[in-house]
Amino acid sequence: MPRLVHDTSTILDAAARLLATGSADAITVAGVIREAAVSSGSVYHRFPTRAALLAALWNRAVQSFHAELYPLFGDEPVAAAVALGRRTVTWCRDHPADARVLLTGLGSFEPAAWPRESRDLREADQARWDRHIRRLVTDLKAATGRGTAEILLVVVDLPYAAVRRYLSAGREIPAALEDIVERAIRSALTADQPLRGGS
Amino acid sequence: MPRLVHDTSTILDAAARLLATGSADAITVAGVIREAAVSSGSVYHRFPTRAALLAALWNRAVQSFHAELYPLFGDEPVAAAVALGRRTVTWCRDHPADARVLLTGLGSFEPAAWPRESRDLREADQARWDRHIRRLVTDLKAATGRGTAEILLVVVDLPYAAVRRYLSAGREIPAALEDIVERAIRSALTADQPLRGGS
DNA sequence: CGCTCTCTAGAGAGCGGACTCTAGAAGGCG
DNA sequence: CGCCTTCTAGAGTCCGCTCTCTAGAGAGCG
Repeated sequence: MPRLVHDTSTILDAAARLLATGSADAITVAGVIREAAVSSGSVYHRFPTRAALLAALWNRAVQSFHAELYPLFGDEPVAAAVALGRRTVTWCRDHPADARVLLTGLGSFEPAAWPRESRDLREADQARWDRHIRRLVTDLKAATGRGTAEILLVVVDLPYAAVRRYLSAGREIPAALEDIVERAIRSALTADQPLRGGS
Repeated sequence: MPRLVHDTSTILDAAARLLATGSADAITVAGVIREAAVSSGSVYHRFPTRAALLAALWNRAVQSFHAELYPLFGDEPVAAAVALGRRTVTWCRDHPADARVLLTGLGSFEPAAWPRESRDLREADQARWDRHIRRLVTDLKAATGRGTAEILLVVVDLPYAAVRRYLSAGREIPAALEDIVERAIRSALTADQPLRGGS
């Protein structure tokens, strides 16, 4: 076995750096080759296709993110929701490149062209994640009386929204953002504000 | 003067339709030509450049959106925040193609390559919008004691987040979403939840 | 009816990017 | 030391996209 001169993560890191300078179409194979100072042979040995490279970038980011959050699902539901929100913010601050990948959205990564392997990996991740989220939503419904759409908005979408403003502008995520997100989640889940037209 | 066979909005509508099928790089001039059933001469007669076309698409969407919201800034600040959130949701439901343009984000539209004219137009819009938002934030700080980051999150980013989930999946925006957004905004701005470590 | 001016049509040049192909470097193993 | 297998190198092909260019269609106007 000959030396593995370049690490695969080197290539993905270069791709993530390109993403930071623009949108997903800034990730060209030619660009990655330049940015990572690697030959096209090396890239195509690992990734048969640009779509396969994008898939690896996406899956790596998702796995890093989910691995960080899975341990937090155990608590009492409102506490879990708060912890998830806080940790989402923290993870984004600590992994801005991966965070940008996720905030760019799967749709930009040509999922239709992914090799089966990548697609299967993603679907397995997604199924596991969905199970956790669904259970949390169920528990939160019982604990707070909110509906599904409202819970998803507050628990899932709100932390992403908090962070998107800073990541897409390339600015630092403020230190106070975890507290702000916590307060928003907590008050939205527990405050006594009737919906229009009744409780 | 000869007949204006194609309307400019026909071309922009075709571009918006392409955006709906993928990310912003799905908007190619060649693709717009096919989608709108128009000759390349017609397109390049109006838009000297792909970037100019993207600029027109962006500016049209922004102007439609802002025109809808400007009248709502007059009220008492919390009421204005709620009204803005509700109307944002409604506008997105009524204009899903334009909404996708905005949610895709300016960064995907190559603003660096825009012709000066488009850039000036955008900057004027943006300045006017920022003035309105800044005044609202100031008033909300006084009325609620929240900080800038928190207000922006709840008033600006939260309604976008509420809508993004549905638009990016191509699903209908639920009829109840306005009420959900209203409740989230209201409770986040008025609930008595201390920030960690004080207040 | 011809002249002009605006707009349309569509062929094709030029370019950049995805991907292929061949030559070869380097470790393991007899 | 030779051979196999894995990985690297980089030139070259092909394709699609942006943009250009020329020919011409159709309205207004004298």
